[in-house]
Amino acid sequence: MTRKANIYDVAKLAGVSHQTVSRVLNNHSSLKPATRERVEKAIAELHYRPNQAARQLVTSQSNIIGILIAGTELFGPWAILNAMKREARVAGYSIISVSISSDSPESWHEGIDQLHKLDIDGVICINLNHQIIKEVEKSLSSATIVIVDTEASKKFDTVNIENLNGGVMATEHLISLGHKKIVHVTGPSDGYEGQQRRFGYEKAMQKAKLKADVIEGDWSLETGYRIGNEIAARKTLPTAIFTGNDHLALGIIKALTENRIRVPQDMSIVGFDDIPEASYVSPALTSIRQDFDQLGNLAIGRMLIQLKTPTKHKAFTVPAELVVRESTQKLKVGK
Amino acid sequence: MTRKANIYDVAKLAGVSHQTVSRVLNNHSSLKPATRERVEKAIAELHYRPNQAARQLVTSQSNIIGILIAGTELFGPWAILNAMKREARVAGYSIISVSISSDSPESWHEGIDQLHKLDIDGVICINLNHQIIKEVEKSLSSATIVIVDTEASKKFDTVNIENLNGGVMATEHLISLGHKKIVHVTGPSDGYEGQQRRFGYEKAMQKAKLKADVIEGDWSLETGYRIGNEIAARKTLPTAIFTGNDHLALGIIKALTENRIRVPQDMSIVGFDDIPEASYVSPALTSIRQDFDQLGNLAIGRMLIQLKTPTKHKAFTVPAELVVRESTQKLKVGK
DNA sequence: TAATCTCGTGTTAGCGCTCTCATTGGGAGC
DNA sequence: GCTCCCAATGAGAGCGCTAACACGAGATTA
Repeated sequence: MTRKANIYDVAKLAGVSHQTVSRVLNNHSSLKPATRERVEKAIAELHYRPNQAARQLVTSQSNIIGILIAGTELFGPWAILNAMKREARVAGYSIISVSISSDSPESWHEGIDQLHKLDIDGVICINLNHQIIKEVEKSLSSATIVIVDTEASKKFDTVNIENLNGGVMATEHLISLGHKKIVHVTGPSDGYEGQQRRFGYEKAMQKAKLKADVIEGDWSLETGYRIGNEIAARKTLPTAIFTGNDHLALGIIKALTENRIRVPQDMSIVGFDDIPEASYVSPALTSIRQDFDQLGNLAIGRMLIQLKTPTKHKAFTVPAELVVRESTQKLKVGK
Repeated sequence: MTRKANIYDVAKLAGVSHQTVSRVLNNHSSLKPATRERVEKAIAELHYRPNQAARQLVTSQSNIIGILIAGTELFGPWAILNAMKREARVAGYSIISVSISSDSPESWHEGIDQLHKLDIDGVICINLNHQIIKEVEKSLSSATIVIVDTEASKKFDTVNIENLNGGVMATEHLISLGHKKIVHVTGPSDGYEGQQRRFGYEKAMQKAKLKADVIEGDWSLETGYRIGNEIAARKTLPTAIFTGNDHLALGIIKALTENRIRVPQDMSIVGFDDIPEASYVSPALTSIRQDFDQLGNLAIGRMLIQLKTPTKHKAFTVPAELVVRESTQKLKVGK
């Protein structure tokens, strides 16, 4: 294992000063093309790679973007994360993602501390509540902050899926099929996304002069299953359900099926997220698709812009889309 | 935003030399308790945090473990990743994961380059082929390497799920239910895991003196669906299918159902992975469960050990487990 | 033609830390 | 009481890089 080449080795081989090499690395403007070429050749020959730590020490810039995220066990956050990684890499940034649990302040501190140590340039907060964001703001004061999946704020750039509108779309889809007794099963009550979807549902119901019927849930399959059984046990059944995410829908369908309530014949169901499995389960799930790629790209894009030249903070949204499959159908007359 | 405190500020406040502060930070042994206390008080007062970059520059130790992984879009790798992050954090290491695509050498280089820049202490290679690992070995020569989901090697520590045995278990389960015409749909042919599962299948079939019947696939739902249709079109149907992963199984079930072939009445199906959705689809999927947490912990554990005191390389395995649900049943006599 | 300005490059000084070596002031050993 | 040693601390160098300034040579201006 030979010693790694440094900037002086390159300089010597190319017959220039180390500073000229540095200029090549940071592609400075005033450089003779011939010199640049010579240096580049030397770099290639020595397999030289600039030492990030040294660079960081002098520029106090780490080229690392931290991501603080609640609940990576879920499809949504995880899809966003992947998109962000791709996008950041193109711009020469690395991503460190730290998942924390919203209900353990200790885990926040740990996560924030980890990012602090790495001297990250920016943090993207995904799906965090205000309290945590405040903490981030305080502890990572020198980092640029971008917020995803949280209420818009004047202090940061925010990027969101059209959660509310998605809720409206899902609900109106069911209404347009003739359903009147429509239940909504929410995500966790302390989350922004779930709240917005719920508001969307309520807005659409109100507009159609229908009575809202909300059951509080979370994002899990298990809870969906449990609630599905609860619904099946009702004296008068609803004819349609709109769930906060696809996992809830899957759990509910399972429970309903076990109770001999057929989907979609007896009950129409709309999910949210459009997970990859959605079109392969039986019945294939009608759902609201979120463009996680676009969301991730947008968030990283804003981060890069703010990192380069801080500008006025804005709120961005990414549209949602209704994907109709087999789990919803027209309400049979007489019901 | 005031200047961050450095080691000299602390030293001055505590009335000692910077070197003594450094000793406190690295809790050196020969230090008067009184001095240590004084320094610690100064650290607290100034909110001092050692600068990671400076440290790294001099020690050439980053406390970062890189993870190179093919295909994070899949449940398995992603679950492993999460487990690793948790485990590494406890030991004070950060994780940077880079996903690459096995069939694009350019993406390997990019990924490796990114890790190189960060001066990672170790790399964990998940689900990579030999060619890529060779490349990693060459380019990241100063990093400790641990291999996951790949053939055992004398040069590195390796950690694997019992893929072969899982394949045997799945197949024997079907055989024990009376099935004789059992098809195996594989994962991608260039992947180690898929190969092992296939070998397991072949081994079990051979032992039972049954004829192997293998269809090559990949890990995707779409491919499962396509192959499901192909199987449905056969003149004589098999009575059972063992698939390389759960997504394939889901796709196949969808196709079979559309062709009026009922699961499990007409066809028993066993998957592999036991994704969270497995017990919530209809019919609930019989599958081979992998303990991804254990796998991740083990890999990180080995990495930490090798990082601390390089020892002889060993191969480790994590057991797989058959989880029987609804998608398999006894072969009806007369078939 | 002298004064000024550019371009392309070299020189020097740190960034904040740890390493190595030097230094001091007692206590043990004789 | 003297050497010797060791525990406890300090001083200085240097990790690899970039920023700021310096400098010479040719081009441009007055």
